[in-house]
This record gives sequence, structure tokens and C-alpha cells, in this order.
Amino acid sequence: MSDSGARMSPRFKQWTAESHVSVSIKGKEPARQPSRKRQRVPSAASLNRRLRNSERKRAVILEAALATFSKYGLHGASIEQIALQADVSKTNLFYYFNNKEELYVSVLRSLLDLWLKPLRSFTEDQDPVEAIRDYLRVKLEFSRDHPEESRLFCMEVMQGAPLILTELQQPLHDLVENKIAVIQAWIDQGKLTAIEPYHLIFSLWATTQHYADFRVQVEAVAGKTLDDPDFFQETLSSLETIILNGVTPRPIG
Amino acid sequence: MSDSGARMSPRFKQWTAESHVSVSIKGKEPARQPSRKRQRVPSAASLNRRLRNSERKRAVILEAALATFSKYGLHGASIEQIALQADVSKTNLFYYFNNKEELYVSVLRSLLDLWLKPLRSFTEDQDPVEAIRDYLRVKLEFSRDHPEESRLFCMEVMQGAPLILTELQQPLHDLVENKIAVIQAWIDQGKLTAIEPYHLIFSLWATTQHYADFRVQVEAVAGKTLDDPDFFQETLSSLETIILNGVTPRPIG
DNA sequence: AAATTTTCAGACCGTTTGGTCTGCTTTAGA
DNA sequence: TCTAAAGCAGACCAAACGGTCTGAAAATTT
Repeated sequence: MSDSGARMSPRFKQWTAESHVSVSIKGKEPARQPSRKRQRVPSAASLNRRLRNSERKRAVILEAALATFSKYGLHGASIEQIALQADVSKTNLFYYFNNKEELYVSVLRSLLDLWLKPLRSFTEDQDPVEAIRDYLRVKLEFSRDHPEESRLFCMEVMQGAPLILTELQQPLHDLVENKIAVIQAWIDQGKLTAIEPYHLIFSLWATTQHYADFRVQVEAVAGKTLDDPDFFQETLSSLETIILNGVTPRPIG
Repeated sequence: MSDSGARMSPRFKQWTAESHVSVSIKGKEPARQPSRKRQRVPSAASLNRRLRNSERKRAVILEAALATFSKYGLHGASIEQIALQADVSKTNLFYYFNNKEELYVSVLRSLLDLWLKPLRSFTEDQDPVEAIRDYLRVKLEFSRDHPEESRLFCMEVMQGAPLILTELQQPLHDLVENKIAVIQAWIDQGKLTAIEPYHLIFSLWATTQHYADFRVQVEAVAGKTLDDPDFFQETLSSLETIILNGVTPRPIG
């Protein structure tokens, strides 16, 4: 067992270190600080160029990883497959990500915000009907434009999100709690039928997600793709009809 | 490369061969027919005993496989894990199932009917409100009582059902087509709001399935389990409210 | 141009894992 | 009781795979 750890350029890493809380997963980073005397200070320009290149390559790898993981799952996808798809060597991939799990988690993490975004837009001062309409549209767009992301997240959460639990748990919990309060306020104001708010959230979530996760099945049954604007609109309208009329209090009762 | 193939008792297999169309996945079955002269004909009694034992063991293995596959996926689960959980040796497992994929497909196949069952109950002569209520209840019960089955199927279908496509496609297609007709009839009779029937099917499907697939998340958010009868009822009522009132035409319009 | 650091590829390694081979034990028909 | 098949376990194998080591080409600094 050598103490060298990953061989990734230790100095450079200081500069590229992303804003995420921790880059290293279990502290196996090289840690070997460059001796301070006679230090090289790269020019800002070259540094930027490097950083851009590096980031670009990371992005390419992440993209390939997303595609492959979402298709075959964490265990079903092999590093070589991903490297091949990203058009880099396996070694090169390991140069940017210390191990498979880190790569996987990186993909997930890079998606988290995007994934939670639609729900964030709910605010109490909105008209609930409009808010729900917006949510359905945005989420359905997400299902259309990012089915891989949807599926990957779905698979992970289905298994109890073993790898990003710590990072997902808190924000998700807070967000849901917040939105439950918003919905409850709407209900209290008589703007929505009285139901348990989280069931509404689940329903919104589930129905829209369905069109990404079961895309092939939907396409097989309906004979159309979400990419078809007409079908997209039809889907959206249907969901609005089903859900909105359900939670909208009727004038008559 | 030997031509012996799997070593599973060739004669016995003839008797145990299940009613499913094909047992062999890619014709690598031993096929070596026992010579007909001096044939042993086991008594019906002993045969039955054997068959029962055999079936029981198969069932035990299938159950363990279901649990493990649903937790870790096809690739994430190892045969040894499954064997361990079923309390049989790996060799013994391979005695009953020729390979991992066959085991996996067997699990899936044994679930197919159960899985499609709730939707089958839709018939045109029913009252749609009652039919949908029933569906929601039965499917939610399934989510409560068989979350593993739900998840396994979900994962498989999400990936395009690569392994059971041929077996799933046709029955699913027929079933959905049939139910679309039923729903359309209801709509034509003015018993339901006019929507594209398959969107209703998807919504029913998605919302109920959600409580199985995202069980941990649901429990985290709601703080309760479907096993809690109160929560089950609450969930059911909420879904009824959301969906039924959406598809039920209003007296006033 | 020299020196140093970053980037990257090919060969290699240890482990895991699906699957097999050999042969022993049990069951049950004759 | 003898024999043949069914049932089963331990050792074993080959391939796949995650990951490392060596070292060399680019890039950058001095």
C-alpha cells in the first residue's frame, strides 16, 4: 500500500477545487503539498486555459457517465464503457475521478439542483392553479429534455439513495417541508381542496416523472414522443385536467 | 467447449417443465433424450413428492432472488448473495436455474400476472368511479404488500425492459389497448371528463406505483408507513380526491 | 532551452463473479 | 439389495472489472 494515493496533480487541484464542500470522498487525497520555496506561480491566463480545458474534459466525462449510468445503473455500467463513450482512456478518466463511486456521485450531485428546481418555484403568494400549472409544465419539460437525469435519480432514490443520502436528505426534506407549508396555506385560504399536502406533491411528482422514467413504455402505448409538441401539449393538458380539477374546490361543492 | 450444457437432470426436466412457453433461453439445454428402452417410469406419488420439493426449492430461490434483485438490481446482485439468502449453495442454485439471466427473467415472469392484475379488473359495464376507486385500492395494496416486486418491475421497465420485452410487450399492449377502449366508452357515455384515456391510465399507474418505488422517501416525508392502516386510508382518499374529481364530469361544467 | 509540472496511455494486477467439473450422497424404481 | 438418476457441495476456472504503476508526451514556467 503506497502513500501516494491518486496521482492527480496536487498543486493544480488547489486551484480547480470546486465550490462543493468536499472533493475527496474519504480523505485519500495525495495531500503532498508542494514545497513552498521556489514556487511556480502560473500566469492567470494559462491557468484559466488549463482550468477551462480541465473542466471541459470533466464535463465530457460526466456526460458520458450520466448516459451510461442511467442506462445500466451503477453496477451495470463499466468504467471502460464510460471512458469509451467519453472518448478518453480509462487511465485518463481515473485521472479526473478517483474511483467509480466518486464519478457516480459527481454525476448525481451535478444534477441535484436541476432536479429540485421545479418544486422550488412554489411560493405562497402565487395563485395555486398557476403554480401547479407551472410546475407541471416545467417538470414535464424536464422529463422531455432530461430523461436520463430523471431515470438516474429515480433509480438511486428507489434504492434508498445509499450514496447521496447525506447530501439529498436535508435539502429535500427542507424543500418538501417548505412546500407543504405553502400548500397548507393555500388550503387554509380556501384556494385548494383540503387534502394532505404531501400527497399532492407526490402526485405531481409521480405523474410528471412517469413520462421520463417510462418513456419507452409511454411511447409504445401512445405511439408518440414528448418531443412531439402536440403530444407534449396534450400530455400537459391531460395532467392539468386530472390533477387541477381534483384539487381545485368546486364552486358548487 | 463441451456439448454437455447444464447438468440438470434431463429426464426430470421434462416432467417439471412449466407451462411457460419456453424454458430455455437460447437453446443451450442438454436436449440429450434418455434412451427409450428400459425406461424407468416413476410412480405418480413419488413424482409428485419430488415435484413438490423441487417447486418449493425453486420458490425459495425465486423469493431470495426477488429480494436481492430488487435491492441491488440485476448487475448489483450477485448469485452468491442470492444463494446465501436462499440458504442453498451456489451450485445448487445453478442446478435449478441455468444462469443468472434466466433466474432474473424467471422472477420477472412469475410477477407479470400479479403486476398486470389490477388493471385487468376494468370493465365497461362497471361504474367508472367505482372501477377507478377499486383500481387505486388494489394497486395501492400491491404497493404496500409487494414493494419489492414493484421496484423490480419499475427498474426493468425503466431500462426499456430489455430482458422481458418480448414477453411483456404483447400482453401489456393488448391490455392497455383494451382498457383505453373501456375508458373511451365511459367518456362517450358522458361518465368521464373527456381526456386521452392513456393519460388517465398513466396517472393511475404512476401515483400508486410511487408509494412502492419511493417508499423510503415517502416514509421520510410523511413520517408514516403504508402499513399503518390510517396512513393507507389517508393516501387512498387523497388519491381518490385528486384523480377522481379530476376525471368526473361536474354537474355544472 | 532547460526544468518542472500536468496530462495521458499501455501494460499490468488483484479481486470479484458468473459459471463449470468432479464426485459424493440421497432417493427411488426393479 | 442393486442400480440409475436426482440432488448437491467444494474446488476450480476464465473473463471482466476496478484500479495502479511506469513512463513518456505536452504544456508551462524560468
